[in-house]
Amino acid sequence: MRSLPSIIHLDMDAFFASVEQAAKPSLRGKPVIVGGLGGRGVVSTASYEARKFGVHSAMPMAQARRLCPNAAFLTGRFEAYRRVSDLVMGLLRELSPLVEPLSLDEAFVDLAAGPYGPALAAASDGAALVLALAEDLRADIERRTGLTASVGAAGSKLMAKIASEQAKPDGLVLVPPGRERAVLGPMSVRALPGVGPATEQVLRRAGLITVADLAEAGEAELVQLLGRAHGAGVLQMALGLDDRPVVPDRDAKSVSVEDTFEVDLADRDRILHEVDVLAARCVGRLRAAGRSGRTVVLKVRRFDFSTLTRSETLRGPTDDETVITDTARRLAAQVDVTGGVRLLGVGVSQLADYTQEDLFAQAVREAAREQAEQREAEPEDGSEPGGPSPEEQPAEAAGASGEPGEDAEVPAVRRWMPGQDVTHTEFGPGWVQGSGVGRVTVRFETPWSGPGRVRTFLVDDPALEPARPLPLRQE
DNA sequence: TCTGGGGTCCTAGGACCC
DNA sequence: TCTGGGGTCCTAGGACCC
Repeated sequence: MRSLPSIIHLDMDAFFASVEQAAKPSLRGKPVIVGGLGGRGVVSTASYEARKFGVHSAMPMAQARRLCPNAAFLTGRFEAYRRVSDLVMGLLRELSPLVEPLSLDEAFVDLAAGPYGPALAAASDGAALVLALAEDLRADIERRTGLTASVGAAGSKLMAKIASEQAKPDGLVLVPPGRERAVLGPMSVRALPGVGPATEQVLRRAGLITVADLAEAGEAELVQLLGRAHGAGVLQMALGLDDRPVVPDRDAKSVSVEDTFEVDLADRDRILHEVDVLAARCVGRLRAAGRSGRTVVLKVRRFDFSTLTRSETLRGPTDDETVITDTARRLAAQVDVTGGVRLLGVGVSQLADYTQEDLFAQAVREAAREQAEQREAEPEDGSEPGGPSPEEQPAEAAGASGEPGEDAEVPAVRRWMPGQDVTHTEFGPGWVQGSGVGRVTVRFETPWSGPGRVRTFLVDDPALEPARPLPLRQE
């Protein structure tokens, strides 16, 4: 906690939906819902126009369609969101090297550590300077992206985050240091980060409804109700106490991929095949990040939504596809899948920092070489061979077995997803509005055009191609 | 046509070790 | 021949966040 409100929390308003409205002029001012479009999809982000109908994040898409049938339902375009995010994070880094992103659309910034730090320390009215910087930032973001952001400023991360929530949408709220408990007191316990539905219920049963109730409860009571770490943490927050620093560049601790299937999987071979596919994707992401991992985790969600995980820790970290795939398959073989599986996931944790050379595979080779040397050089006694013994290894780590026979080249029917970027040789850039019965409907417009016209094509029209997202502002 | 995907942190029990 | 104690690692599950 500090005496100056020099920590800010920035949160883009309805981020994914707002990017879509900025990119697609015909959707501005209209309800837009971004998320999974399949039968089992959920809402990722709803525009404020859609929220008026009761649509919100994490709601099943089917329910959103019932509540707001006239909305535009779009698949996520993460490349576009990442671009905008990079631009916004770049603006934040002009204010301080201490920028801690929490997601594509959220970050903390420690202004005291940046170029305005000295002016802030010297100012007679520091809060006024923070407000001015934050308003400039919001204006910059709007000018460069066309999107609005909300900002909270305070003397701690906790209060900055709570302030930005209060500022939404398109606002700025500053909590003066010293006012923390007064601001928090009347709020629901749910306002505190880390207090979700389960914790709220536990607290409610104990008669604790507001943050002020928590502040008056003893640490003993909260620890009793919530456990050591959580109980103590919740009390500190309720008292407005928080001195966590803003930490940039946090390394990921795990990498995982998962898929929910349109129809539950019942066939063992099919399940193992999907595990292979997921493991390959997981390894791809692991390698792209220049990491390797030691613990392989398989996740299974069954037909009844019960979820279980099985994990195995290897003797050393690896990024070898064969090792990770075989481990995931072994784990999959242990789980009961009668009744069907709706989701499978493969993840890797206990990450290490190397990339090209697989130290694990290397260790296997070294152990083999040492043993060979020992056999040659008449050993004095039969003790410790230094490295892990080969028969203990989960799999042959070195040498790719080479994927045999990928599916033959069947000219697949192209899948056009609503929201997807496309370009047409004659009509130029546009986006897929919908498709069905062999046709695809495209609206031809760009972020800097007016609302565009709609045209319909055959799904396999060679003049139509998928495209990269366009920037929101013309260079 | 209920309930995504990618993460983080915490807890608790058993194994193992000194 | 009543069952120690503490630390660390592994595994599984759960709450929570965006």
